[in-house]
Amino acid sequence: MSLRFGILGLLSEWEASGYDIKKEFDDLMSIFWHSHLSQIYPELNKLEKENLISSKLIAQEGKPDKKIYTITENGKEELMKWLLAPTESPKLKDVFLMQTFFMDNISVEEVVFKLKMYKKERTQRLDKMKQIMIERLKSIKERNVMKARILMSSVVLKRGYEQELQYIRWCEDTINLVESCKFLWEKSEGKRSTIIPFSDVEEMFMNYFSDMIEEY
Amino acid sequence: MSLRFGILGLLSEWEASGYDIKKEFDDLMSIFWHSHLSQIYPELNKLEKENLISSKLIAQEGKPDKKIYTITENGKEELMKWLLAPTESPKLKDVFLMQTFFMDNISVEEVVFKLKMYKKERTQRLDKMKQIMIERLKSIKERNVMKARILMSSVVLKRGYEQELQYIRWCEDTINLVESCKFLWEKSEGKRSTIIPFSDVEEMFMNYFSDMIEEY
DNA sequence: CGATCCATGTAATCCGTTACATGATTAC
DNA sequence: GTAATCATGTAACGGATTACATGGATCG
Repeated sequence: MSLRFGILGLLSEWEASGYDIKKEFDDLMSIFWHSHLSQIYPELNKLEKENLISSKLIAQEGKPDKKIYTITENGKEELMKWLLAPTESPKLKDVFLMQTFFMDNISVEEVVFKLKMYKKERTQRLDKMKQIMIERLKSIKERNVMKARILMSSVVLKRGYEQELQYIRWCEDTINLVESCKFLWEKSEGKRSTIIPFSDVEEMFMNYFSDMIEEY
Repeated sequence: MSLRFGILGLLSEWEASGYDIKKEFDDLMSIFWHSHLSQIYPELNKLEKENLISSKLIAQEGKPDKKIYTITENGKEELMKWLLAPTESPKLKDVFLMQTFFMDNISVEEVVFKLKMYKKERTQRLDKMKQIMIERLKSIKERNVMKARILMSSVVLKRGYEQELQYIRWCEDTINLVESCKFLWEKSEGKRSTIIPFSDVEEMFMNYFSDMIEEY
């Protein structure tokens, strides 16, 4: 239900083809959404039937023809209605966190390895975003222009950046905690994992969670 | 493709019914996944057909009968294979960030209102997680036990908490930035929004993004 | 000469959500 | 008496992913 508004939002600024829209989704917008061409094209056709966008066919030399879409007044109204509607409470899906939750089932070495790998993955995303931001800033400064759309896309970029940075820090902290709690993965009685008194790990445990439970 | 592993992961620790599993998904696990009973029940049947779990029917007094599922050796292997497999790069979906991206289409007052509302929403989630953590800690201390599963579920809880906290802080920072850049939403020439020289907002802009572009 | 880019789509499948269906017990 | 809890499902629909299909231009 959100893809259509992603498309309408984009077309509220520029006119574009399905192919162009896909590129935007793969670029900056990948921070909050993603979609395949095979979903974008049918959605564009639906939006046109509903009179929220209109199209014109452009012939090109040396390249296939393209269909350029423009938002209609109806479309702008729909977009604004959606922007003003209360946002549904977010339902997160994070496969890595799910894996982490169940990592008592693999060895400590493997846990640490997985955390390091994932940290790497996230670091690459961070670097990419930093790069995008630096280029944006350069271009903004050179052209010396600022407007609401640029501001809002930049604050979204910042949120994406922060998210990556914090995930990386969490990976680091968690690697440290897991390594200092290694012995929890030792198997006693053949198959079952160790259960030890909390007091043995209390200090490092409380240290890891200190900012979460300050006053407690 | 992840729901089945969420179920297998749960059953690697306790045996449970579909109804029990749903409750776990609604509780702590809601940080990284969610699912409906109408999806859980068919998935359980599929998993049983594939010999990854087995069931026994338990008759109860005053309550409907229930089917208790247990993980099989096959199931444990599948779970471990999944835990060790490289994690697919995360594809985020965040409707609120999408809305934010396009908020040049509504008035500043409405932008600030939306940000405040969303901050409230996230604050409620934060409080809930804090509560869960405090109760966990109390129970861990009282029973004086620690094991790998408890550790890993706690680190996941911390990630969830941090995520909420940081989102809230971003909302606050963004409200301030938007309010100090109000004039960008003023319409000039009837319909188009204002374009102003970047130098007019450079200081507050750079301040908001300072941690993202330190050395630049 | 193979890969990637440009450009638009259809079909099959899978995953997820909402609605429908049933029915006893318990708490307010 | 009305809502919530316990307990298990099916059916319909909608959204998202993967596979299939086409074909010229350009780059290495």
